[in-house]
Amino acid sequence: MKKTILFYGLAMAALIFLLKYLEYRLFVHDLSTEFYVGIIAVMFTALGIWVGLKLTRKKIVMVNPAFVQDEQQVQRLGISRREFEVLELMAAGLSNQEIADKLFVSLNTVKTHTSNLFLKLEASRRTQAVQKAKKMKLIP
Amino acid sequence: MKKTILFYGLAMAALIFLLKYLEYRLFVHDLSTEFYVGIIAVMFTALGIWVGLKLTRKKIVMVNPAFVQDEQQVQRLGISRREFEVLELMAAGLSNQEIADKLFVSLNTVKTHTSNLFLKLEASRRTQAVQKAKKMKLIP
DNA sequence: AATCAATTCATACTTTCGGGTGAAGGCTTT
DNA sequence: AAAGCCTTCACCCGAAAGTATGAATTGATT
Repeated sequence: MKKTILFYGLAMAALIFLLKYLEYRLFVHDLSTEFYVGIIAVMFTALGIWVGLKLTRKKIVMVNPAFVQDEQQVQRLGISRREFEVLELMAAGLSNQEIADKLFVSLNTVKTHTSNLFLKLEASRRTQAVQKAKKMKLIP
Repeated sequence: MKKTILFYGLAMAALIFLLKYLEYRLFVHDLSTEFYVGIIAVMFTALGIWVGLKLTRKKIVMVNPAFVQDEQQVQRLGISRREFEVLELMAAGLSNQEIADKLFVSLNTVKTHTSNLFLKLEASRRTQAVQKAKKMKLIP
């Protein structure tokens, strides 16, 4: 930051020097006002661009890449709507009974869904199923 | 992009108009050259800054934030070295028996570790423990 | 040396999971 | 209407997971 200010100061000094020089030439050699103005405009535009870049150069923001569900994967694996709901709750750490309560279905129904999920995800444990589902971008 | 160019063009037109106006004032009211130059300099610096910002505005790079383990959390929860190993393997979807084989200890030992983990993570199931551990930045 | 935490293991018991099978009702497609 | 999928549910059984309690060993700390 200190360097930036120093550079800016030096650049300003150089510019003012240039301006004075041009001003001197203007009266001595009768350069046209348009030309003089043009030079100034170009110089200060360049200066502005430089400052603008300085201001935003290092703003590489760390952004969590938004999760995008791979819909195609879900379809490819033939995972149904209900099965997916169960998968989500499973990933949230709920037990089959809790899932059953949350979805207003019986424990047996949830078991059926989980069994089907394990087949489709080629898993044999819920932890594994969740881990695979995350790797496949099915869930965040 | 087209909009940017259009805006730039319009801004330029407005500036030239302003310049001509100022030029007119210069000769009519005898404004000092320094003042005139100053106005131009400020305007074009502003223009340059604006252009510079435009050029770099959208460089928000999507970077996967590297995982940094929250060592303090691990200590705060009083999770021991061995328990942490078990936690990692658990998160990888391994069963207690598989963890036992991998660490060359008995199944009962793994059960002890998992039980302690559940207490420390305030979980009652391995899926829940894994989910919480991830949220707490204990594991990736 | 005594203490403490960590690690290891055991036994016993309860709960949850997962696998297998079957089946009924609803909805869509052919 | 028949076939096919989804959803729902049931029952059984064995395996895995989780709970509780106790205990031996080791390494570090005091």
